[in-house]
Amino acid sequence: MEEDTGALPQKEDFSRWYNEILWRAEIMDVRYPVKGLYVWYPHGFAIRKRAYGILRDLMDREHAETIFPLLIPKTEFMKEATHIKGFEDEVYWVTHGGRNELEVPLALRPTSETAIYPMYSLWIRSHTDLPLKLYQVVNTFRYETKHTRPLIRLREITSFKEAHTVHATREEAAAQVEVALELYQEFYDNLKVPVIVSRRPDWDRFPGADYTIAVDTIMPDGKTLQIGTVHMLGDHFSKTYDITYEDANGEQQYAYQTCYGISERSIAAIISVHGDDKGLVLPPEVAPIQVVVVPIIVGKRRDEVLSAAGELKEELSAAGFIVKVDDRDMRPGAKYYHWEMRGVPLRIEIGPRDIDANTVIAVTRDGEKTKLDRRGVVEGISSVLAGFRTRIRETAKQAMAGRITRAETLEETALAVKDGVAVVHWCGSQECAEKIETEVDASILGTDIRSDLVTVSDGPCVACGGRGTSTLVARTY
RNA sequence: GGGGCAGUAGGGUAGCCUGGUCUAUCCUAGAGCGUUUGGGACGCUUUGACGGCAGUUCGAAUCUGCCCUGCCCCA
Repeated sequence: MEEDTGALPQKEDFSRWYNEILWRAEIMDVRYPVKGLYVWYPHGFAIRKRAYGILRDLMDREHAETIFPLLIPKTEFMKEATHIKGFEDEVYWVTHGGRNELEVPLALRPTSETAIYPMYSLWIRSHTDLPLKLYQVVNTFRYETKHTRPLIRLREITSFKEAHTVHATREEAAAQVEVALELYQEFYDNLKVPVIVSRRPDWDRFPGADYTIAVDTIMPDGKTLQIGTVHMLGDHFSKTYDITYEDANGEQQYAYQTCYGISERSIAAIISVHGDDKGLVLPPEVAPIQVVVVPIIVGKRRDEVLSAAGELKEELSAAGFIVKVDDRDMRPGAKYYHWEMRGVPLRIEIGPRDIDANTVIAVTRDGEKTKLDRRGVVEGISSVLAGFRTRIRETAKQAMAGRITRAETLEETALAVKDGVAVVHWCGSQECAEKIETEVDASILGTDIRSDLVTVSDGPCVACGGRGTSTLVARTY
């Protein structure tokens, strides 16, 4: 009777599942009439708001938040040659103001280095101005020519959190890269999204960076999703934009920089990693509603049940939970399905039988049902939610572990990347990389792998047999 | 970048080839009223669409062209 119950496509059919859950769970409306631009439904936006609240709190520990302009003059944009090469094919240009053609065309930022660094050049004069660590959460535009996908490949990224730091020395900048990676891992730990960190191969660096270290997760179809990047910029940009400072000896020195970003792909990861056949599964940390109270209304005792639900809500709200009483005129079952689709971590049922027994029924989104004593509800719910948190983290981690496979040969690699990530030995040469990529129909993700699910080692390169080190190979989004 | 398929009410479809009674249909769509409520209630009433622009024609959801949007496959 599935067709009559409004079920989602099975999650195994990931592409269909993903497209459908976006509107069924009210995350995004994809019907906006411009390719690659989508509209956040309030529920999706509320999840985003909570997730970015966590991210902001992390960043605020040692960064200051700011906002730079959306438009970048072509004259600034074109200064850094490598950077331009990386982006020139996907920049939107504003060429007119009203009916007049602009003397200097303006780029819609695809990322903000070229907007921020000319200002950094003005702001930084002395070593006492350093380190400088700023971030902003903004929209950015990229004229994507490949297949666009909501939250994953967008022409307008609406939630780009980008940080830009400036340091006196290369060592300090390199240390900042590590700090950023730790912040990002902490962020994803809060979301209960397991990640693998690795260093991108040279040809996959951020345009203008010395090196790029990326954070990836593995989607249910086995493809990886890059959900965070950290770039060591060295002194490339400081030389281009003349970001110099006077050191303690009175000498002018070029500064060293890093930048790092996270986008709404983080939301795609939450949805995809935790969701199931019934809909979203949200960690309490990001759930816009953490507890939904469903009053079981039976004719005569209607008012009694409703007021008991109201009192429960008051008590839980006072304890810090985000609670909603669903008193709509619907069957309880319909409400259960409704909130399950939207990912609410915990449902409380309260009806006449519970009132008489002085209990409530608590059901977590992953299906654990507990009868709680009405008197210690706050403690009861806290512990039920703690269990839920641990389980979804562990479930997600196990799922990821199951999709990482060691491979010794190209054949094994080709097989492994069909439903996950292969860990192979690779010698580091571009020639072998191309061979691997074409033969297994996947990409080299990176080396210097950091993950407690992967043991790094040396061994013969899968392509040439030469000396190689552990490398991730996967199909990617 | 190349190829294919598609777009009809909030969602899902039929109709299109063969232009005309087409007022199409279904729903976990909306509105209203009533009875209901411990896993997707029921009855009655009702609302609502042919992706856009141009063309062919007496007449276009249907034919032609271009565009937009979406999905799938290949590089």
